[in-house]
Amino acid sequence: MADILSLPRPVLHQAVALRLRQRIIEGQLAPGDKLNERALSESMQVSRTPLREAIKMLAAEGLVALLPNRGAVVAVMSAQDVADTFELIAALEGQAGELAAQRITPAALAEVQALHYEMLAAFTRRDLPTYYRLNALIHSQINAAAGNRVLTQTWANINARLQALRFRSNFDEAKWQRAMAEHSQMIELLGARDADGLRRLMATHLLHKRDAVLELMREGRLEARFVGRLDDSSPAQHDGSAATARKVNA
Amino acid sequence: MADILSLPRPVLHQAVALRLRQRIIEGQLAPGDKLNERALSESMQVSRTPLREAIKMLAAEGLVALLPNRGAVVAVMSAQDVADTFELIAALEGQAGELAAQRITPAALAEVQALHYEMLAAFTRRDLPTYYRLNALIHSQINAAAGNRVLTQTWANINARLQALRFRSNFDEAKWQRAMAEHSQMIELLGARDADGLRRLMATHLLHKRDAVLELMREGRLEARFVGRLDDSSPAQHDGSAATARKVNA
DNA sequence: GTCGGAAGTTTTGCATACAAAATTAGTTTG
DNA sequence: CAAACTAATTTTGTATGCAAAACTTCCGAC
Repeated sequence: MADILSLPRPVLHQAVALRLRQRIIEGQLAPGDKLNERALSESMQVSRTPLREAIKMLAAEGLVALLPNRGAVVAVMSAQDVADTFELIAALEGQAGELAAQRITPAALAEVQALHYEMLAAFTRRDLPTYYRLNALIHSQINAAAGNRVLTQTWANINARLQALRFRSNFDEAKWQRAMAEHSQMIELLGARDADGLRRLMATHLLHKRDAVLELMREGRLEARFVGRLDDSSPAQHDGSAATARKVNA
Repeated sequence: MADILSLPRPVLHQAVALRLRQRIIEGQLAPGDKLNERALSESMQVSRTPLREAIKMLAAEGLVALLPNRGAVVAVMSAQDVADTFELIAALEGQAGELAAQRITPAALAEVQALHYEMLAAFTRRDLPTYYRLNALIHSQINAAAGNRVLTQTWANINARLQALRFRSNFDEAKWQRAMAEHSQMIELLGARDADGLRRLMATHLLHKRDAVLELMREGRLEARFVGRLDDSSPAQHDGSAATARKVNA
């Protein structure tokens, strides 16, 4: 009963995991960065024990990779990893779209539509930060409207792996227009409760995003380094240039 | 180069995580069981530190739930959780089926077909354990044939949450026959490389499994206790009967 | 000058120690 | 006898200590 205001001990390892997760998603800790335990624990004012527990959780989430006897680094995704991850998210959002079209409440639908118009405004102003924020919000709300908490949780988890990437990615005008058009169609299908149509559209929408990001990666306009896979045993070959882990003092 | 036989330190926390994961999947640690750190660390001959790190990983995987200041318990899934999880797996396997139909190599296809005939044999003998083993193998190989490691990894992760359940579930004859028929159709569509058809079939196949399991749960023929969600903040109401955490001495 | 190797340093991984919280037991009181 | 308060015990959460592995640095040999 005394649950109100009774969180003086937010359990250190959870708080640390949260902060680390945010730092990774926001790009303060970039892919390939080494997670030095002593430095991080000092900067966060905690001992290494809860820090290490937090790192293990992030590793299970796929955000960091554990190198046996060599600590942890922020996960680095190869082009293949990025492609695979977008392919998976396309499936997840497709499913979310199908379910949302069937299950969304009128109120939630109205809210998504409102956000869509806000996004149209941001697009018209070519206000990229606002556009991104609203884009993420809309996708998130559609996922929530699917009414499947396991799906939502999984989607958020996988999505986090890409957020560090997308944070810096910039569409060219043509791709941006197409994305915006797809969004308009999404809202239409959602309003019409066309489950199958929305599934298909959301999947292709995500695959288009995949192509856009991969193109940016190929052009080197994303700071993605090409090293081993998340959970692969082999460290994999890297191109020998920018792949070495950078030190970070945070 | 000296990688051969150079694994005398398999990193304790990973080994512990592996063992715990197996115990949970195999049902030796049942949903709701409390994970007593001292007891487990003694039975596994390790200190509490790597054990706790392993538990944190399993928590991130959704196999155990962390109760602040009260340790960890094997995750307990409500009927809603089970339904949601199957719905998600249906989407994942649907996607895997679509991709596998496009990408599977002739050799892998032949192997899956061979396994299918073995499964038919087991079905004809009503040899349930063998049937289950082959069923899992076939689904696993189709997932692998999709050629998307992130999808495969995610599928395996989510699937693990249900394995403890399915381990004990028993189809009635009619449902078993339908499942077998669906499998035959799967192999056909896979051989015909009908991507869209296989996607649809695998999704419905999984949804049928969902219904079967939910029915068993309702009949109480599965030892599923109805407590809170995996990662929910609220402990949720339980029916007050068998929901209390059992002690476990490993 | 480069390659190789040995000593020193840093860093990780695990075990132990200690404090706070929760659980249990025991006792008292109504 | 039940409820409730309190003391004892257990259990979790965090910090610290120590050994092994990895990384650096420096020196010498070729």
